[in-house]
Amino acid sequence: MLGDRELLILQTIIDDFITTAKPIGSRALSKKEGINLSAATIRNVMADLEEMGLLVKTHSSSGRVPSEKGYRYYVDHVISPSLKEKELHLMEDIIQGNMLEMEQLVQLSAEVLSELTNYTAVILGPDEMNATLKQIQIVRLSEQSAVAILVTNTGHVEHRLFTLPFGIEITELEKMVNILNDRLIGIPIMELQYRLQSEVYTLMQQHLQHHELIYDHISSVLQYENTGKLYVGGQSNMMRQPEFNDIDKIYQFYTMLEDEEEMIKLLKTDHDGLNITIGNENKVDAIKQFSLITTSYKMNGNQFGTIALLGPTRMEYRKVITLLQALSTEMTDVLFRGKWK
Amino acid sequence: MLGDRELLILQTIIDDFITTAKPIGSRALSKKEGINLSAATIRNVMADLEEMGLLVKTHSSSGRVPSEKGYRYYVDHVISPSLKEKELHLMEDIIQGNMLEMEQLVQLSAEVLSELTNYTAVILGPDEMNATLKQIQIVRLSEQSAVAILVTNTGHVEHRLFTLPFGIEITELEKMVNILNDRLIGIPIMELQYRLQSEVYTLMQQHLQHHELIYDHISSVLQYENTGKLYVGGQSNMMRQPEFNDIDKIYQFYTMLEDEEEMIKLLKTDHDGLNITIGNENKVDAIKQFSLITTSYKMNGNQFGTIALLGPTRMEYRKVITLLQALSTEMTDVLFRGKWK
DNA sequence: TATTAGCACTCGTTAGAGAAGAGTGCTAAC
DNA sequence: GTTAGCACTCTTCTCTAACGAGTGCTAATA
Repeated sequence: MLGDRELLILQTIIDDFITTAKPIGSRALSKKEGINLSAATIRNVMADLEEMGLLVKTHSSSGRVPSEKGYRYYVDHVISPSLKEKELHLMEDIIQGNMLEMEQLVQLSAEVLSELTNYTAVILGPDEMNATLKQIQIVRLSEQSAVAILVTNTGHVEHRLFTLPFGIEITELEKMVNILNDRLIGIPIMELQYRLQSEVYTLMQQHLQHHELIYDHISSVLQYENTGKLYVGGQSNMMRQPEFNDIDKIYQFYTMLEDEEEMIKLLKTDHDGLNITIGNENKVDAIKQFSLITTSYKMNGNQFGTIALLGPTRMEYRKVITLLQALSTEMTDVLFRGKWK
Repeated sequence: MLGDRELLILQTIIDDFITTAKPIGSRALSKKEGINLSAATIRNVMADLEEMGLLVKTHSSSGRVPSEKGYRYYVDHVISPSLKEKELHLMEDIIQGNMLEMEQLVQLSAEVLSELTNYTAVILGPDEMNATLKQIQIVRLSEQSAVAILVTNTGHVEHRLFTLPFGIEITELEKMVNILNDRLIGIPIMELQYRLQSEVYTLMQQHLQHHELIYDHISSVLQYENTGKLYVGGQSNMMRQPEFNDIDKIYQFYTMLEDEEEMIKLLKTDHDGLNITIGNENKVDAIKQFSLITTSYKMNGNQFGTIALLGPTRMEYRKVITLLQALSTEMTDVLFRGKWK
């Protein structure tokens, strides 16, 4: 455990580094408000902190910079959430102020979050793993084309275009929709295809003329991607960070963001609450230079979505944590209690 | 008009610069295949071309670099589409090979295009200005919430969540849907709201108990954003271009891409065919350092979408033009003829 | 005993000076 | 009309020196 003085020095160094991104030396530190120690004393303390692995030097005679372990200590022991009333209210107003579709809400949230923090926000839409089918409908567009529409109990709508077998009758389409609705409503989305195969197929055989032609189409319509969708806000913010003044780093960052699958894997979670990973604590190579802060929001039906913020390890943890927590409850509020009950 | 020799020199310089991004001098040029002139002669020709404004020097004793006017001349008079069979077939296979939703098709196209060119592809989805309503449906989710689904004649599906007035009956909802379908099918999407107000409202008053409560909700459901959606592929490609080795330039580029409205304005077009704007020919400041090549695709119902490719002025025009034209017909083919008839 | 002042030393950054190299324009010869 | 030769220009690279911010250590101080 650190003493008061060591804590003060550590905190001051990190706070300073978070805003300036430059190493700070003992002399500069001694002049800071709230610190009434000479440079030499500070040097001793700094040496101690370095020995503990909380600070590092960029070279043998440079000022100190927080290590990842330092940030970890800072996050775990030093900071107490600072409620910046203004920003919180701003966010609340924006999120609550609009009557929004889930998708728009999530996109908007990502933008607001990145705007307020100057980092990059990534939000993973809720996966619909546990959603069940509410209704299936088919709208015929022309002689040979129709669009199938699935609605889940969560209000999610999925639609898919498909071609119709030549010469199929309207009545037959209707029959099929009836069969599907009769048998599939209430079934979890994930199981639809299986159910179609095991239960509905024989029914179709009995009642439909063109069943073999239709079956494949319907089957592909019911294929459901179970992954949530990604919403990104403020990608370009990362370029304003001095540690990413290097094209290669930026390039890596963007190619990582472009790899949706990888990102989804990274963000997917089923546990509540805030989570912070700093630099190399991350298991995925691509973000070992970043800090990732995630939290989740919940919708009715127990589906989780993830809100994440990506920034340099030198992050304004204090502010970011408050904002993320607030956004999490905010979103859960709107999605869960708001219009869903 | 340029003479044969001048044309050859210009073409060679531009071709070289397109691949290397470095100025080329007379001596290096004289050694190139197909050029049997001494360095001195080439210098004379180069001086002439510079006087005409087709070439520029980066400094007084540097090699020459094509000017924007030079590219313009090159595009207009020099290049003839080169059919790279391999790439074209590859693209064809990918686009035609999958049975896709319009949205997926467009996203995939953007990715393929950027992949094949190493530039950034931007595709503007068709605006649904002229689409008409095919069907409207309401699916009740719970006591107080429902989702409204609009299907257009083009197969586009729009859905919106809304809250239900307290205590409303199923039968009443059904009645309303019937009224809406009866009165609004076939009406252009853009007019829906107006029609609702002018025609349907009185009907609702006559037949529905809760009409005043429902009206507002329905009205907001029918609010339709008429702008197409943006699909971007290969954003990070731009960073691989040597002229964008500067964080500031990259930053500008990305903030521009993030500004959807501006991009849509930039890309929106209602005219057929290929269009090339080079550097400062562009009216929008943000892309004065780029070349923009656009073409359009068509869907049934005469809606246009735009396919665009953003790259440095030093662009592989030849290849890019062929690919874009091919993709344009490809997409029109799939969307128009394929399953839509 | 804890703190501080002093000092030698380290290392990154910056500026300047050459040297090298690629390229040009011009002139004169072919 | 084409080409070889040459002086000149400008960028780029490398090397060096000076500077300064910061450190660790030692000795003096409260």
